Amino acid sequence: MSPTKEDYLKILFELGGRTEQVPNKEIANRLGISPPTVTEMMNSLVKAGWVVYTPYKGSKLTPKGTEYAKKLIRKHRLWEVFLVKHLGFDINKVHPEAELLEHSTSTVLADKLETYLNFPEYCPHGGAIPVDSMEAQEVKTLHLPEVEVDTPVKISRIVDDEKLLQYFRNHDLNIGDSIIVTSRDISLDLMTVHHISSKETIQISQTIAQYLFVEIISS
Amino acid sequence: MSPTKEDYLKILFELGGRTEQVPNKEIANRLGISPPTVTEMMNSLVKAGWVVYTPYKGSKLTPKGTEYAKKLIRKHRLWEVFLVKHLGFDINKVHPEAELLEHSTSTVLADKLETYLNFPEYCPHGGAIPVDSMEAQEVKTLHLPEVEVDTPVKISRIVDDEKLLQYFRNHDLNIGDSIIVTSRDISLDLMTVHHISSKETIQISQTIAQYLFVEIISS
DNA sequence: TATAATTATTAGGGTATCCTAAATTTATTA
DNA sequence: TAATAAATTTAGGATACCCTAATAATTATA
Ligand SMILES: [Mn+2]
Ligand SMILES: [Mn+2]
Ligand SMILES: [Mn+2]
Ligand SMILES: [Mn+2]
Repeated sequence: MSPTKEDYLKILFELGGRTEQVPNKEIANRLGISPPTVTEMMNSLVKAGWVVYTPYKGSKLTPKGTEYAKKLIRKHRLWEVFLVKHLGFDINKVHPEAELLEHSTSTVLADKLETYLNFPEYCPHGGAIPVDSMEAQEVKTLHLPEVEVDTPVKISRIVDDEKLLQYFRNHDLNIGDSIIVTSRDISLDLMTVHHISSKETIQISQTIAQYLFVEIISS
Repeated sequence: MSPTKEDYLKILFELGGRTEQVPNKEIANRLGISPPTVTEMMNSLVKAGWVVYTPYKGSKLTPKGTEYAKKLIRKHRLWEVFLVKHLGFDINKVHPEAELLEHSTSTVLADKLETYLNFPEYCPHGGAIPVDSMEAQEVKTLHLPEVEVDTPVKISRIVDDEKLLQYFRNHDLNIGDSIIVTSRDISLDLMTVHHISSKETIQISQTIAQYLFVEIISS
């Protein structure tokens, strides 16, 4: 498998290709390539048994493709943990590094790295690290805009993109923080959040808040 | 730069391309590809300023090509140190892993890794790790067959190839060991070595012994 | 339901890597 | 030095990935 094909499988997984048909356009957008290239690649991935593709509709991962994608995500996130916890990388900077390393990582290496890191369950952005032969079990999380007003929640995951991470950091919203949504204005795409420990009041875009996952604090 | 081109530069460096013209055949052999492919690639590397190529004679690295190759060797060897010292890999198994990782390593990552490893000077096979803006300073070593009989020497480096490493390990010759060449039979391509600490007498091929580097023990 | 907008596929190319077979050049050696 | 052997290059192809322009299918909208 080439790094290129591996990235296609991973993106497909991230866009919900385990259960739903992912349209070519989304893949093209995410990878920054042209739609015809996606069509071509899908045919190639179908031939190798990684995906099921319905022309004009989109593609889904086969069980084999799903397994492969999970292994890649595991490698990616293990490297992120290493880069942040051992090498001192900034959380916002590890993604592109892991995006490359994941393709140069044998199973043996991933296993040893996992042991070395003491079997971490989450990457620095809060994404669950899939465990071999087990379903990737993300903790039951909600997208921030789905949370009821006045319900205390804890930020458990931020979609791993440098710009998004910077946006949330600029608004003092980091993984582990406890917050409460105090109000929401759908027409203005704005929501107001109360940061519990700092007592700050923060206003963020509701559209962007989709990329913030939270879990309800059971207290 | 693609991983493919990077490997060409590195091989060129390893085959002495800093100072001498390396024939295409040697590169083809080492990379396991056909000679026409090498010719083609050399033209491409010349166009980009990495090598100087004389048709029918061979190629040399330009200063720019030499610098690039050294950076790759640095990354390769830093990873080997990490794999052996932190992840517990067998010395014989790290080369192929590092051969991939080296191409997915940014300068920032290499620098942080180097710091984390506490600025190691040698890889697990005894190869010197080039320090930025400094000549890679291999300790003054000799190939084992060049050593005078009855001179105590210490094994400082083994050319990094799984089969060679296995061969030397099978003969109980490891990095750091002190040995004495007791006799040499050129016609039979055989040399006899006395292993100081184990007191064993070892017989090895002189041709293969070329890949073993030793330094004279100044005692 | 016709028309427009969106999405996807086809057609036709381009570059990077690799290959085999044939022709050429260089090195060896009788 | 002439013939032979070895190394290299040229010719002609193949596959993987990507692209733009044109065409076709699907979806949204009036
Ligand atoms: Mn990431
Ligand atoms: Mn990637
Ligand atoms: Mn190595
Ligand atoms: Mn390599």
